[in-house]
Amino acid sequence: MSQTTVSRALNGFPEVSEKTRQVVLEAAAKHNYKPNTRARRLATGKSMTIGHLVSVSKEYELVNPIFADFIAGASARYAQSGYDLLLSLVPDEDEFTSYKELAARSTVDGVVVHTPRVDEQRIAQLNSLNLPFVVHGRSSNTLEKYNWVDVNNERSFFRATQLLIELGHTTIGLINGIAGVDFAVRRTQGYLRALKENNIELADAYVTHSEMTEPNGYKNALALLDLPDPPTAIVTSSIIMAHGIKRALDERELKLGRDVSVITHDDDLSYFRDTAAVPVYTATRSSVREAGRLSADLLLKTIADPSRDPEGILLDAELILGSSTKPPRLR
Amino acid sequence: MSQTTVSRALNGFPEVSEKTRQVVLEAAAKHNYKPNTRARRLATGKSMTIGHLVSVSKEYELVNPIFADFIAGASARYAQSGYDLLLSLVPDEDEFTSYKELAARSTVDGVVVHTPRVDEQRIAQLNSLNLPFVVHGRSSNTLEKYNWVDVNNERSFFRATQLLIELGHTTIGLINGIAGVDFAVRRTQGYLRALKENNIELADAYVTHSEMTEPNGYKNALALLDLPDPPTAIVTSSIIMAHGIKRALDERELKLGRDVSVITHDDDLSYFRDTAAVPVYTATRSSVREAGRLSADLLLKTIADPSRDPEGILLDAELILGSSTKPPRLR
DNA sequence: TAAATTTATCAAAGCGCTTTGGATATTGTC
DNA sequence: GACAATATCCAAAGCGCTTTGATAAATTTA
Repeated sequence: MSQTTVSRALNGFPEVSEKTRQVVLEAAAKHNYKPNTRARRLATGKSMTIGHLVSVSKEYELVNPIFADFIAGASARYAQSGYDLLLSLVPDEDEFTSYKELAARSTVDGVVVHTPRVDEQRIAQLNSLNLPFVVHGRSSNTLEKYNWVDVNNERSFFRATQLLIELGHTTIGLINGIAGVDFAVRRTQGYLRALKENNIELADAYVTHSEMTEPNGYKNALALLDLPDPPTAIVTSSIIMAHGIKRALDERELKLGRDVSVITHDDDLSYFRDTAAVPVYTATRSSVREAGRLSADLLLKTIADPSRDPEGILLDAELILGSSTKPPRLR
Repeated sequence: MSQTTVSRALNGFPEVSEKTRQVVLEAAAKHNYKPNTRARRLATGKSMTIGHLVSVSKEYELVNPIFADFIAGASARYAQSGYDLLLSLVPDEDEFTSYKELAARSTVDGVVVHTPRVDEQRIAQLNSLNLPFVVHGRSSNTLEKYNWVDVNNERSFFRATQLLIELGHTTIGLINGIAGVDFAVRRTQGYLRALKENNIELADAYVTHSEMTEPNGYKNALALLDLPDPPTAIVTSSIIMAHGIKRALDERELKLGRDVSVITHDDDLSYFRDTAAVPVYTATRSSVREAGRLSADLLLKTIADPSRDPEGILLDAELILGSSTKPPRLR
């Protein structure tokens, strides 16, 4: 039996009779024959691989824990379509070089861009490389067309802040992610818009930017509590920071909700799921795993049809009422 | 100029003169020429890829957050050696099928096995596949030879429990990872040995097993606190669970340290680093990122020399004194 | 029944590299 | 200056598949 027939039988082409296909399949199963990935990829000209380049800040050496869940969402889709997932952690300054190299070597058929900045260079660069990609998040200052999946950050944080104001809070802090990253900027914008619409003016010190770690949540919360007029409510960008904030409140013997209200963005991380009937935290919730799934779908569609017009998918975070928000205590 | 010369110049073979090598390198740089990955892999017979198959429990659908840091450690080493990292999240029951397929298709040159169980089937199976691998953790009930990198779990938890006993605690709970997973079993053994050596007998109810999430830490802590004779100290397997335990204590208006002592295992996760001069938690600490690095090194060595005898690397967790442990309060 | 289609199979080319086994040019030795 | 040794380069084979174009067999049509 010829190679051709075997190949066609295994790959489901119609030019082979059902009878011979069965024979081939049985023989393949019997000898545990699977076409060699490398040869197959060379012959087809496809790598059947999606690249996820996660930038690791040299300074902090930390890996954003939301990747685990994002990738869990994406990975399932890739597997369904026969794609592999290539994960590469690169020092952030090298990131574009890495894309260029992946493209030149054609190691991957597409990439997902994580954590875009407000003025993200990679988008234009990737467009010029002609490598299909999807951005998880958006980049405010670009005119490029590109695929993206994002949460409505501005609106979510506007609503969160608005809720606190409606409860009677007028001194509200924001403990945000690092400055310049697009989602953080949009969240600040939403927060500021709510303040402005309610004629509240607050000093810059009420907004902090840092990597979203527990220690930073703690540290920044202490800084806010040390202000001459400490906030009665805090909005934050991550449930991990929220835990740090909680620790700061404990240390000052302040009670979450009663003394200081907190609203957090909640990515619905699998190991931090706020599952109680009344959630612990009032939160703007949007599943990052779902975002992973959607990004994967969009990327696979783009790879299948490269002439496809770029698409943006905007997810709306739910505002979930928990027990961490109450009217401010009278002083 | 011939293909041969170019290939040799680019790959640093000595059969080419420095002069021509320069010419080739310049020309390559000028045209951004990089050898095609797929062709290269077919020609060399190596995939230059390491597979990490992370099993995702169907029931819980959760991704162990320590992977992010483990992989961060490993990834840097792979990159140095020119290897890619293939990440695949597979439903746990399919895991061996996945290895078999990777081997048959020779998609990867080696794999890392995560979260082995006490009686881990995959080890014998991988040995029979002749695919180089390293286990992150160990498997107690196997006679197979294999590469592994593990923390001294038994000893760490023995020491942690011993410390609590020395402080005067006699009723000590253990909030552990899921039953049957090797590290959890060893930790329970260490805990039980310390109790036994000090002639302390406790009912089975003082040990709980579950996925290491914040909600589970909370839930299991409440269960312990609801026992007729609630523990005055708790040992736990994860800093994420420790946060859940803390929440349970808050709810019962118990103070961490003063009312209930807690020792946690601390993987030194980058977003949960306990950096204070006096750490918040007394902990058995061992960097999972370092484990990732060591695993990668070991795997790369094994790939380079497959006849190499399997090696085990045992890391000793430090016992870090923090402020979450104090002598028990008098009742 | 012969010619025209359709179906089932195959031989060979090609994917873009690395590597083997020369061939040629250069240098060194007596 | 003749020969050996070495340095430099190259043509061609091969990696294990998919795919193209052709052929043979089976079926249909006239």
